[in-house]
Amino acid sequence: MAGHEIIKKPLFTVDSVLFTVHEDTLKVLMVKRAQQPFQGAWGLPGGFIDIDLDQNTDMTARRKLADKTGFTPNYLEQLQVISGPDRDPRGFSVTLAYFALVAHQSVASHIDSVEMACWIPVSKLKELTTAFDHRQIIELSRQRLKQKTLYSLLPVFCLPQKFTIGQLMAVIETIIEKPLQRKSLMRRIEASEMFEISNEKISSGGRLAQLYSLKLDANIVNFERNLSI
Amino acid sequence: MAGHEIIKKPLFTVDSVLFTVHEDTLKVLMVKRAQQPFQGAWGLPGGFIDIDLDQNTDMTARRKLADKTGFTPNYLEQLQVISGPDRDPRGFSVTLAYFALVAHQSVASHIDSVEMACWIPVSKLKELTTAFDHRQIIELSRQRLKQKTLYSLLPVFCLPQKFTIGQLMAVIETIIEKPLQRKSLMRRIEASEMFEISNEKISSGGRLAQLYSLKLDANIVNFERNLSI
DNA sequence: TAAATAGTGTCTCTAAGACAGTATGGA
DNA sequence: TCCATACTGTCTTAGAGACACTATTTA
Repeated sequence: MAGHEIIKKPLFTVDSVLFTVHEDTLKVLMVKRAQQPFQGAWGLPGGFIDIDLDQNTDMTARRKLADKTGFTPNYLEQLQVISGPDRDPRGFSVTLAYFALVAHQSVASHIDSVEMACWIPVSKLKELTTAFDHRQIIELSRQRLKQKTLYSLLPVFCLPQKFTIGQLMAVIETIIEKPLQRKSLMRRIEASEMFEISNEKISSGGRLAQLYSLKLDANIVNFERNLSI
Repeated sequence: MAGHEIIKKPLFTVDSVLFTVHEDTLKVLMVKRAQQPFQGAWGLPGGFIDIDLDQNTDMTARRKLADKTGFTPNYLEQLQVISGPDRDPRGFSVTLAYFALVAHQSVASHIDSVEMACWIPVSKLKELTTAFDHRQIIELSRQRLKQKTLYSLLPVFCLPQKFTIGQLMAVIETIIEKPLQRKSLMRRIEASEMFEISNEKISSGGRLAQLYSLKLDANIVNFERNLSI
């Protein structure tokens, strides 16, 4: 109020929780920390905003993810800001966490060559040494992904450009940890008008499966009802 | 990556969009700016985090709101971070916007004595000179409030501790800009188990109306379906 | 007793769940 | 021909919308 006090500035970082689903397992991209603090522990990919390179924080998140994976995610949204005096030993810190999705195959090849970035199954996280409060941030993010999956088709962003209903169903079931009626999914796909029926079908052990793809101009649709818990 | 470059830090602020409903109108708390930039324009209450006073950004939002209104809001949640090089003439800035609700009567008396804080009807905003991108932030916030009102009973936080179904119905109708069936609201109130039936009733021009209040331990319930748009 | 607001009973409507039945590929 | 997976038809179910009906207060 009084005008020109000096106010100490907190550290501000941008971190991303990048999910994918592979082999019926929800995985998150983690990076082995090369520096202090938490050197050697696993942490979320992220870093400081660079006001010469980034037009906004979304760009920071994308840039840092591209550094680690060579790709930009299929989907990116803000999760939330976490802040406090004790979460970073260097002092009061403010982290903007993002939540992102990508198809496993998009980054798999590139990632294997980068020793320090790794897909970790979410269920294995508790066995690892993780940096800061990143485990809680991932848990928050997982809840958000689950919730959104109940009223949208967000999990398509974990699949390649062309995909089958069966693949989408499997990814959704992995995320919500419940079985899903194929019929319910097909009704939503039709009602959303977000997808195109490709002229190809692929083999999958039985009758050929229709391939679908996101329309170019598609916006993600939110349904009026949740899938039942 | 390389280690110790000097990175210019962006300005980081916390602003709040505090809503209330009064006389069937959605209003937002605005403050006349005493200093540059945008001196004399209307802006959102907010300011810099003070790491000696605030345990986290929620506290910053509450503290700044208390400065203006003398009260802490009934409900507060993060909206989102907005950032960019051009939104503040002083340079690259990052703002964490909060979204908050309060009963009009809680702050009305105090506010009238503070010349510089004022409830502005959301519909009148375009006639005012507003600071930064605060008009867009308010619009975003309004959309979030509307959306949440479709699947929760959040608008109770715009009412006094004891309230009637009719009052809640009126507030909801103001927010969603649609009529609502009293029956639908009563079903939700019952199903949520969030409320207690008071032993008082109040007069309202006809039959006495039952007073309800939030249970002490009540968590806000999210319903499986939206009210219909 | 009329007007006004509170509250109930009950039918319709919509979209999800369940599940049996059909279709079509590969071994 | 059998099995596996893809897809469809259709009944059930849960909860919102509509709206007429009853209840209780003040003027």
